[in-house]
Amino acid sequence: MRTHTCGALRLSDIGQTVSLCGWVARRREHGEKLAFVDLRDHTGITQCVVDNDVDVRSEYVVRITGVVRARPEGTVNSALPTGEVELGECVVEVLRKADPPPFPIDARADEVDEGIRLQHRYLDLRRERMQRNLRLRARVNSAVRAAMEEQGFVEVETPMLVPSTPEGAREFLVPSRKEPGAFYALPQSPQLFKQLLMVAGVDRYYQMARCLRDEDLRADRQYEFMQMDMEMSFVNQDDVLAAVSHSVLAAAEAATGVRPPDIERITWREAMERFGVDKPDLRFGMELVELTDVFASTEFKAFAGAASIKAICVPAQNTVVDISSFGRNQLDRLTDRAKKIGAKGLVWLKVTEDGIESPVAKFLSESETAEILVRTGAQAGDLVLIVADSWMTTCEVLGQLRNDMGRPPVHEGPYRYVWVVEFPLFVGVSAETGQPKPGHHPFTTPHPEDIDLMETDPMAVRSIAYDLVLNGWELGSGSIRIHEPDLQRRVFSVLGISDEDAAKKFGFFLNPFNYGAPPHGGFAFGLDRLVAVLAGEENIREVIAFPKTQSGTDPMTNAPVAADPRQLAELGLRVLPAAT
RNA sequence: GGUCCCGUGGUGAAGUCUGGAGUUCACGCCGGCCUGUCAAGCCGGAGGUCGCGGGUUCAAGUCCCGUCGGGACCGCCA
Repeated sequence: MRTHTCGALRLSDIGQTVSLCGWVARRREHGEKLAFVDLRDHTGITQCVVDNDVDVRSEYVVRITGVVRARPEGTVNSALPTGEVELGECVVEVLRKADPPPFPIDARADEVDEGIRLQHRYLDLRRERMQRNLRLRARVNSAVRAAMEEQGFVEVETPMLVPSTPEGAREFLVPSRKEPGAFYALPQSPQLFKQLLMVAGVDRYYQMARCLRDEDLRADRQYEFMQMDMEMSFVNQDDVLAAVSHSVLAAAEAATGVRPPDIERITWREAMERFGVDKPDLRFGMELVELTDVFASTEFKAFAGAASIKAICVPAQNTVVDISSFGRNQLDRLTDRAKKIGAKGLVWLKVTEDGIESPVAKFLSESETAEILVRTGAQAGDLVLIVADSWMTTCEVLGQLRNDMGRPPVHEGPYRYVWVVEFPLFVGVSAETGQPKPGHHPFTTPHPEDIDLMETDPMAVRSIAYDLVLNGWELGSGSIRIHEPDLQRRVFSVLGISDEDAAKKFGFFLNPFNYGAPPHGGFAFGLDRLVAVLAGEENIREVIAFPKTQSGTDPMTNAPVAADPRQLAELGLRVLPAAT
């Protein structure tokens, strides 16, 4: 039907008779004998000069046949790649009339209520921004696949109907028709299957895997999302990181045209010390500054005896917040924020030309104040925020404030990838059992140097678990798995899981290991998040063709909908009346 | 489960604090004019359950309570 796309024509095509197909983006009428019709498809826009009276309106689908000609002098549109030419002597065929769209099919729809965009997603996706995102995503997918294949990974598909597993995220359940009362679960990840593929000798597995988790939605979380899931045998951590890095960097290059440098690596401990979070955004400074020793023998009661005292310096030159406008009100609000995050309080110091201004200034000795300024490097106009608490709380509170005060928008600044390694094996304590909880999952290998601490000081044990972080977004995580039963038993023991419990909960998964499990490890990263950052989008919904709203509905299809009673009967289900 | 923000012709906003006739602006839509525009221009017109329900009041878009929808976040996401 068409000889060219709407973004294709250039001066070199002048004289050709061509046919274009697309949607009417805009029509500028100058009386019956002259109208400019901007024809749009996913490649761009071409101006067509129509000199007969044809009724074409916004979003009509048309085929226009005409002759490519140079635009008259002074009428070139430098904003369009096709702006030096136009289509003349146009014959217009209306392929399909269209109602006026509920919102403009251009950049103005960025301002339209997202519910309305989702209700008419097929129109929203017609827009240049969304087409760009869809196509960027496709390039990333393709590059990731190619990079994995190139490294000898074999794509294996795993089932969507799986048994429910005891640990982890809440699952979506699917009732069994043949066995009323029994349910499948939709996979929150292919974790078990990919490890069994290692037992099966697949050696290097990958999959673009759809994962489903029935947890509350966020800007970076949907019920269903895609992971590049991989697992490999006879490897150590370096092998896994290298394989994933290769894939992620190839994806980044495909998306942006620039191959990022090798991905740097920091330990979890260092990430917490310097940035106060386990997913640090390396695009900006404001790192946490150690002050504990400065106050070793302080008179200031709030600092005396604190396990950890740290500070961040918010520079006056700061694109995110304007410190100079900070009055008492904003500073009080910062303190409230710190308390909400878990600090007992927050000490602030405004640095001025002739010293400092702070409610606690009179409690600090001259040498203490001087040392604060030296260590933080604070200059006049800067704001210093200090927290004194347990090491963890101090880091976390300042890390959050650092992000609040300094984190640039996602589309700004360079891409800063970082591997965070040596995550703690255990994190926190289970409210039910009083035992430590697994940091990653219960099959993660403890760090060899720390294995002997497992029974005596479990919370100090590091693991061979790692996260990949990009500009403060957690892209994914992985670990070297335990393949050896004695070690697995020791970890279970710390978790408070007896041999009997383990057999009951994980038997179907662990018994196969007895037939010969190779040492193995793997990783999975979220495609949606990677694509969102590469696309400069704050929200993964912008890179998903048909996403759900925060409450888990789809305004276009109205999903979820009540089930037909006959369907329920067939499944042996009855819906309880809503509790009142 | 919780905190906060938003809901006003098809779209985006102002009006809400401080109650007084559905008032205003821009885009879109319909009609007319218009031969070089390009998010064309000019003239005219249509289009509303101010999310929904209840309350206070002589009077509610505006105040109060509830509810629904959208968004950001906490919890949750091994």
